[in-house]
Amino acid sequence: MNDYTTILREHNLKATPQRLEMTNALFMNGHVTIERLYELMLKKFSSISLATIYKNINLMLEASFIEEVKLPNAKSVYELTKETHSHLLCSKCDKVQDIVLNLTDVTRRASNAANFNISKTDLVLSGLCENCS
Amino acid sequence: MNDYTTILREHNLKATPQRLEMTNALFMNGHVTIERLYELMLKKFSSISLATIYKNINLMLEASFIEEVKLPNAKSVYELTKETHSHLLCSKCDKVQDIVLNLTDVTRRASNAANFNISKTDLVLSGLCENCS
DNA sequence: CTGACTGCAAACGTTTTGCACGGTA
DNA sequence: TACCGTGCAAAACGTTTGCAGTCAG
Repeated sequence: MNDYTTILREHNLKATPQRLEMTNALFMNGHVTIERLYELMLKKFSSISLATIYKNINLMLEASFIEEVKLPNAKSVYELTKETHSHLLCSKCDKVQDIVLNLTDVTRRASNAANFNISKTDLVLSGLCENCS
Repeated sequence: MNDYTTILREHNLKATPQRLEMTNALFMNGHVTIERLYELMLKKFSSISLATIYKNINLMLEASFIEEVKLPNAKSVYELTKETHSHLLCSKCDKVQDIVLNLTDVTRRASNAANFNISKTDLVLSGLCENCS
């Protein structure tokens, strides 16, 4: 019984082999589209259904076990929930990477300017990554 | 021949009544989903087709005449292109508002930390708006 | 007058649903 | 053993396409 088994159960999700492999695929690959996740899953479960993938993605989202990242001009990717962070998207190679940025100054300014009570920030910075520029 | 007629033509788009009304609806309503835009358009063009809406949205996006805003836990909204800005999303009433924020400090930090050449930022701040909090 | 645009219907890709079977706890 | 999860097939949904008729320039 590894870590993810426990975490899944804590979210009232049974630790099936399919779910453990989904979790593993997300852990190993970082940011994946549904399509890519399906391909990865097929390597281990040759008859897994897309419906199973979708059902589990939705359950894991509800449980806040994973998160969806909406990207400009690209399909959404999914990642395991971790420390709050922003994303860098390379517009050439499409790679997504995490970056921890302190946004307190920005949110404070926004909060003051608009009288808004901010609880969450979604930031995607697009451009060219180290390899592509 | 009003402003939008000229702007549409500058983007090689004919200024049809449908397009002028779409533009007007975006101008008057700020941030609208496809669904809402269709409803708004139906008031003026009772037999307009969703296909026309989609075709024009896509052409206007290509022409950078409008922009898509991807929101967390909500459908995308569309807006007329204007000065670079961020968005505030109220998680209670779902209203979206624009806010001009200086993000040079954040992008500089990200740029340095990850060796990334940043050309575009997409920021959505979620929380409670003035009325809802 | 001509090419671009519209509206309709059909096609398409993605996501969801219902159900019978199988597996976790 | 009881219930939850899986896989399959079908349905639902949002978006795109092809086409014939119409309109803007």
